[in-house]
Formats: sequence, structure tokens, C-alpha cells
Amino acid sequence: MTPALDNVFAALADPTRRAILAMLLEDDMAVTDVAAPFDMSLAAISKHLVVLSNAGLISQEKRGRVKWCKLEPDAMREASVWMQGFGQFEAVNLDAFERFLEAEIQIGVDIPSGNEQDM
Amino acid sequence: MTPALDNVFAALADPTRRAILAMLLEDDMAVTDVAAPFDMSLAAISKHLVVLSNAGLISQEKRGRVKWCKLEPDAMREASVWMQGFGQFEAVNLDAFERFLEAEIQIGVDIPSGNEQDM
DNA sequence: GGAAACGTCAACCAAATGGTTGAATATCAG
DNA sequence: CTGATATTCAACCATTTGGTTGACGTTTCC
Repeated sequence: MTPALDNVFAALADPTRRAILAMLLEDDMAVTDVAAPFDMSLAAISKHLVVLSNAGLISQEKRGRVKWCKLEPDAMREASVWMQGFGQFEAVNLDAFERFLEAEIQIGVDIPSGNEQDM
Repeated sequence: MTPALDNVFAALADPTRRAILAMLLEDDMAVTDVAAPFDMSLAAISKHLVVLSNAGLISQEKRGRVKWCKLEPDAMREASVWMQGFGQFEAVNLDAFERFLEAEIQIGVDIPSGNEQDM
């Protein structure tokens, strides 16, 4: 079971943790390197990483003495889906639809234009 | 300025508050009516509503002795945008696309099944 | 083997969170 | 005016959170 939305949102509520996620977006990182830019003890960062890990937002794998941190998109996607299911999202759905078309253009589906709602 | 992501995500981290948002999705509600389904004091719900309000997720307008609570999509959309900007989102686009199809079912396109992820 | 690097653990602390109860404040209805 | 309804306020409490420091266990390197 993926971790509860509680954990995901709680993990995302901290700016340090969001910054860490943004860093991991670029590449996997060792704990020490994650901690480097922050004005905070290594132990504190280690705790933040535990929180992110419990939320399923990252995974950690130890190789030798180095523990590598890796972004795990699924948890955040689940949170995003909860939001999507939320209603205000005509705009976002439309937007997602457009992104979908751009990203997957080669699928070649043809959307009959008569059914479109106004935008 | 819209409230910080900190506040939005923190507000979303509580299941009671998420349930309240889901209720407000259906319709605007008075505080007392929001509180009704919960096994919790009215004061507690009132506090939750303050949290949601500070996060910008709802607005409250007092008319007479009744304070009406209304969903405010912007804050959540901003959080969603933060997530979207995050990178992992081919998957979410797909999901949004499927939702789009469900909502607009009469389009009748055929989704290639190779892209599905298990949940 | 011994020292340095990597990371966590344990104890501690201050502040925030989520709940309670009871009193207080408005507003409406008769 | 009186009483009921709607909501918040204030004080309190237990738990969680986000940080610190110092000791500890591993792994690597010479």
C-alpha cells in the first residue's frame, strides 16, 4: 500500500523537504550531499529524509557507506490525483489534456471537435 | 499573494480537513453543517476551517449569524502546479487524460493500453 | 590497525498541532 | 426582553514536529 495522503502532504508541507525533492529531481544524491546546501545539521536532514521516505516520496539505498536518495514519483502522483479528482479542475483537466496531446502526439487519436466545451 | 505552499500542504495533510474540502465541493456550507458528520466538537471544526482559510483553500463569509464556507480552488491549483512543475508527470497527464475522457465520454477515442500503470 | 568519512541514534528542547471544555458574542425568532 | 442558534474565544492538555548535540556503528583508505 502506498503511504497515506496524510504522510505525503505532511511531508510536502516543509520547505526544506520540498527543496530536497527539487534537488533529487536533478539526480540521485548521497545524504551528505543533500545536506550540504542547508544551514542545518546532518542529523536534521537525515530526519527529513526519513519523513520523505515514509511518505514514499523518495527511496534510499545504501551502497557501501553511502546512502543514495532517489525520487519516487508515485506518491506525489497519488496526491496529485487526489487533487485532480477534486473538482476545480476543469481548467487543469483541459490543460492536462493539452499536455497529453503534446506529449503523446503520435497516438494519432482524432478528437471530434464538435464535443468541445468552451474554454 | 496567495498563501505559501507550506500552508496549503499542511492544511491538506489532515484527513478531517480533506473531508471538509470534499464536502464543500458539493456546495457551500455553514460551519455547523460542516461539523455535523464529524465526531468532534464544533470548536475543533471551527479551528480546522481557520486552517483551511489561512491556506486559502476556502473562504468564509458571514451572513447574519451564519458563516458560509466556500471552496477556493486557486490555492490548491497552485499546489498542483508546483507538483506539475516537478517532472514526473507523464503519468499524471495520462491520468488526467483518462479523467477527461470519463468526463467527456462521448468523444469516444481509443486509448492504447500499453501506457497504463498499475495502482 | 587506526583514522577519516558517512550516516543514524538517543536524549533533549521549544514550538506547533489537534483536540477538549466552558464561557462569551452575535444574531434571529417570538 | 427572552431564549435559542451559530460561532468563536480562552485556557488547558497530550502529542508531534523540527531542531540541537554528542555518542555510536560501518565502511573505506592508507
